[in-house]
Amino acid sequence: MRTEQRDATREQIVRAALFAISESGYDGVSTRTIAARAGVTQGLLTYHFKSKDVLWRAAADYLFATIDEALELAIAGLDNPNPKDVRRETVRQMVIFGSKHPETMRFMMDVGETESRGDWLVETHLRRIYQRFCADNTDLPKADIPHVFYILTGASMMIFSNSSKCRQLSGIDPLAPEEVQRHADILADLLVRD
Amino acid sequence: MRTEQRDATREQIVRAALFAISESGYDGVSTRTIAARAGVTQGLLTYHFKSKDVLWRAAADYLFATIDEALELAIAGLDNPNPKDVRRETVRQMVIFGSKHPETMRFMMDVGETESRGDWLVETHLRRIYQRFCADNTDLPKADIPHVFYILTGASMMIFSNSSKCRQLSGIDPLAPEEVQRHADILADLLVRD
DNA sequence: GTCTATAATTAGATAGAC
DNA sequence: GTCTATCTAATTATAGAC
Repeated sequence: MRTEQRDATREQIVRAALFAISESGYDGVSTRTIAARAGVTQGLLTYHFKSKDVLWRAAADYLFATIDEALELAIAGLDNPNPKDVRRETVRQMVIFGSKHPETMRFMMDVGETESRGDWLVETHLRRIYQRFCADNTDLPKADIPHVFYILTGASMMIFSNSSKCRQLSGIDPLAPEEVQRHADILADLLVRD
Repeated sequence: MRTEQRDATREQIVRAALFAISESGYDGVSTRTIAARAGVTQGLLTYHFKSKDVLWRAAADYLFATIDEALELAIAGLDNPNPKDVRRETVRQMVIFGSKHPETMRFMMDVGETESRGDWLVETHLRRIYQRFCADNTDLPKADIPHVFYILTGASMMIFSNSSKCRQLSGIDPLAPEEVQRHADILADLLVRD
C-alpha cells in the first residue's frame, strides 16, 4: 500500500530527527543532515512535515510514545503487593529506560527555558508524565513531590546521556549491562529504604 | 589603565557568552546576540577571541573558575570532624551551587557526545573535578564512584536547570530560597544515612 | 580598542520536474 | 511521493576606518 510506504518513510525521518537532535541539538543539526541520515532528500522533509519545528514536534511525539509504552510495561509487569519492592522496581525501571534511551534527557535539556517549544513540551507531554508520577507517590509529602521527581529523573538518566564523557573520565562504560545494573542497584539502595 | 578596560570588556563578553550559550546552546546563539548582550559589536568578539570556538572555551574557563572557587569555599567552611556531617554538607553545598549557577548543567549538557569541545572539556576541566570527587570519597567502593558522581550531579542540579518547566509543572519555583533548602534537605536525607 | 561594511558559507523553505 | 534547483535570510569571519 502507498499508505504503508508513506508511514514507513515518515517514521524513518522522525527517528533520524530524534536521534540527530538528541546528539547535536535542534539548532546544531540541519534538515539536510537529518534527511541524509534518513536516506532521503531535504525536500521530502518539507513535504511530509511543513517545517523543522513541526518535525521536532513529531520527534517529541515519537519519543514520548516510547516512554508511555515503557511505563505501561513496567507497571503491567509489577504484580508485587509489597510497596517497598514496588518503589524499588520503579527506580530500577527508570534507570533501565534511561540506559536504553539515552536520547531522552538530551532531547529535553535541549529545549530551552523560554522557547515556545518548551511550553508545548510541558503541556503536550511532560504534564501527563508528571501527573502519573504524582498519582504513584501519594505517600510523599506534597511539597516534596517536584523535588523527588527531578532527583529521580536526573539521578537515573544523566550518566547515560553523558556516557562518552563518563567513559573518558572513569574508564567504565555506563551503557554496559553490568554497569546499568550497578547504577540501578546503587540508586535503588539510596532512594528506597526501610 | 588600558589593561583594566581590556580585561573588563573581555569579562563582559565572556559572561554574556556563558549565559547566552547556557540558555540557547552553542549553535542556538549567534555571536551577534552575544555581542549585543555584552554591549559591544560583533567585530570586537573576533578581536578579543579569535573565533566562536575560542570564546566558548573562555566561557568554560570562566564557569569552572567559579566552580573551583565555590568548592574551595565549601571545603574551607567545613571544620566539622564528624564524617557524616561532612558528607551531608557536601551534598547541601552542591545543591546550593546548582541553584546559584543553573547554567552549569545546561552548559555541560550542550556539549555533545562526540564533539571536539567534549574532549577538551573533559581533559581541561571535568577530569580535575572528578579526581577531586574521587579523593573525597575513598570510603565508597571503587566501582561505585562514577555512578555516585553522576547520581549526585544529576540529582542536585537538574531541577534548577529546568526551573521554568518545573514551575509550569508543579507550581513551585525551585529557585526560591525555601525550595532550594527543601531540595538540599531531601537530597541529603536520601543520600546520607546512618 | 572599537566599530562598520562585507565576503563566503550555510541554513530553512519554496517551486517545479518526474 | 521523491528529487533537484533555487530563493532568501542569517551566520561566522575578515578588512579596514577611526
